[in-house]
Amino acid sequence: MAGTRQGSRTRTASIDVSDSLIASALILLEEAGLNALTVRSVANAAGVAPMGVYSRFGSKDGLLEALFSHGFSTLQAAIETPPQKSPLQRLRTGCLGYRGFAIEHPQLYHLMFEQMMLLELSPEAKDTARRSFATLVDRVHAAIDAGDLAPADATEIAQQIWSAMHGAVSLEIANVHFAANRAQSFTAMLDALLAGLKPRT
Amino acid sequence: MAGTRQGSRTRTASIDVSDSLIASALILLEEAGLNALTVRSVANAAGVAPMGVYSRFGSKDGLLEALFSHGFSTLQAAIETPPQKSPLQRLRTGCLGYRGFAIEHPQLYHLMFEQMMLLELSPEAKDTARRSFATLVDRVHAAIDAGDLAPADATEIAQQIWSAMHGAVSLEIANVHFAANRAQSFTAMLDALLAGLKPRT
DNA sequence: TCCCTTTATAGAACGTTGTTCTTTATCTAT
DNA sequence: ATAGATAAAGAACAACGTTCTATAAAGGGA
Repeated sequence: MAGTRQGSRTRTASIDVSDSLIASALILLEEAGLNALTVRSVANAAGVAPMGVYSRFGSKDGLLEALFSHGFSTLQAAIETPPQKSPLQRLRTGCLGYRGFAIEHPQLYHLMFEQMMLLELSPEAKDTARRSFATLVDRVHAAIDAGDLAPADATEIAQQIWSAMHGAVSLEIANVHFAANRAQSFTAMLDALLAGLKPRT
Repeated sequence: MAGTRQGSRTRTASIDVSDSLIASALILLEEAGLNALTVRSVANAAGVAPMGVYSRFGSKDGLLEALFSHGFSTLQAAIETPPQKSPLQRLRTGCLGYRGFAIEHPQLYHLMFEQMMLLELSPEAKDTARRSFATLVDRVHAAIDAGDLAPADATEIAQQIWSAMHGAVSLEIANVHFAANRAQSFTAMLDALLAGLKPRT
C-alpha cells in the first residue's frame, strides 16, 4: 500500500533462471493449457518476478519462441531413428516418432504449429524448424535412392508426408478425430500415402 | 469526463445488429488478423457499443463461435459439388474445394481449426462441423461402392483424407510449406493418397 | 394523447493481462 | 571497505474482456 516498503525485498540467485523459466513454462503449458501461460504465472512458478521474463526473453513472445525452439529440439530427437532394414522402414519409424512427440506434448505441439501465425518468429527459430524438416527430406531422399519410393523431388515428397502427418495429429489433439483407433488410423493413412508414392512396378 | 453527460446518448437501430457484428468481425479478422479482433474493435466497426456483443453472443467466445459456425457453412458450400463422371472424381473435386476455402479465408480457417482447442464449443457448433465431415464420408462411401476405392470403413478413410488435406492447407496458411507450387503439391498429395487407397487390381 | 413499464443501449467501471518504470538490494572492481 | 554497475522486486500503466449503471427508445393501457 505504501509506495516503498523498504527492507522487505529479497533477491533470488541469478543462475539458471532462463532454464527455470522455460521448465516452469513447459509444465504450466501441458498441465493448464496455453491460456494459463501468463507472464505472472510462469514467473511465479519459477520463483521470479515478472520482470525476469523480460530481462531474459524480451517479451512474452520471446519466451514462447524459446518454447518453440525447445519443442523442435525434442521433435528432432523423436524423428531421429537409427538405420533399419530399409530406408523406407526408417522413414516410416521416424513418422511414428513424429506422432509420438505430438501426442506426448499436445499443448507444446499446438503452440509450435498452430500459434506460429500469430508469432513473429526470429530467423534462428525458423531455422530450427527447417532443420527438422531437412531430416525428413534426407530420409525421403534415401528411400527414393533405394527404389522404395518413385523418383521425384525429395523436398516435394517430404512436404506431402509432413502435411499428412501434421493434419492427423493436429486433428487428434483438437479432439475432432472420428476414427475408432487413432494410432492405427495414423499408420493406415501413412501407409496408404507411402503406397501411393511407391514406384509403379 | 463528468460522470453522466445527459442528452448526448443516441441509440442505433436494433435490426440486424447480430449480422452486422458477424460481418464486421469477418472483415476485421481477414484484414487485421485474430489479434486485432477485440470486442471493442468489432463493436466499433459495427457501429455499436461493446455491450452489444454481450447481449447478442454472451461473450467474445460466443462471437468467435458464431464465426466458427458461419465458417463451416461456407466450407460446406465449398465441398458440395454436383455429381461428376465418377464418384472418385466428385470426391476429388470436393477436396480441391476444401483447399480453395482455406486459401480464400486463411484467418477464418485458422480460427475454425486451430483455435478450437482453446474454445469451449457448444454442441450445436460441434454438430455444424460434424455435418461437413459427414458430406466427406458420403463421398467416400460412394467411391467405395463404385469400386473406385478399396472396401473399408468410409469414416476411417474420410478421416485419413481430411487429415491430409487439413495438414497441407494448415502448413500453407502458416507459411511453412516448402513446395515450389503449393496448389500442385496439394493435388499431388491427394492423388498419391487416393492411389494408395485404390483397390488392388 | 399521456404516462408507466419494459427493454436494450451507451458509457463508466473493474479485474487481469502484457509491459514499463522506479527503487533498492546485490555484485564487482579497485 | 567503498563506489559504481547490475539486475531484480514491486508499483504503475495501457488495453483487454467483462460487468454495472443510468438512460434513451419502444410498447401497452387508460
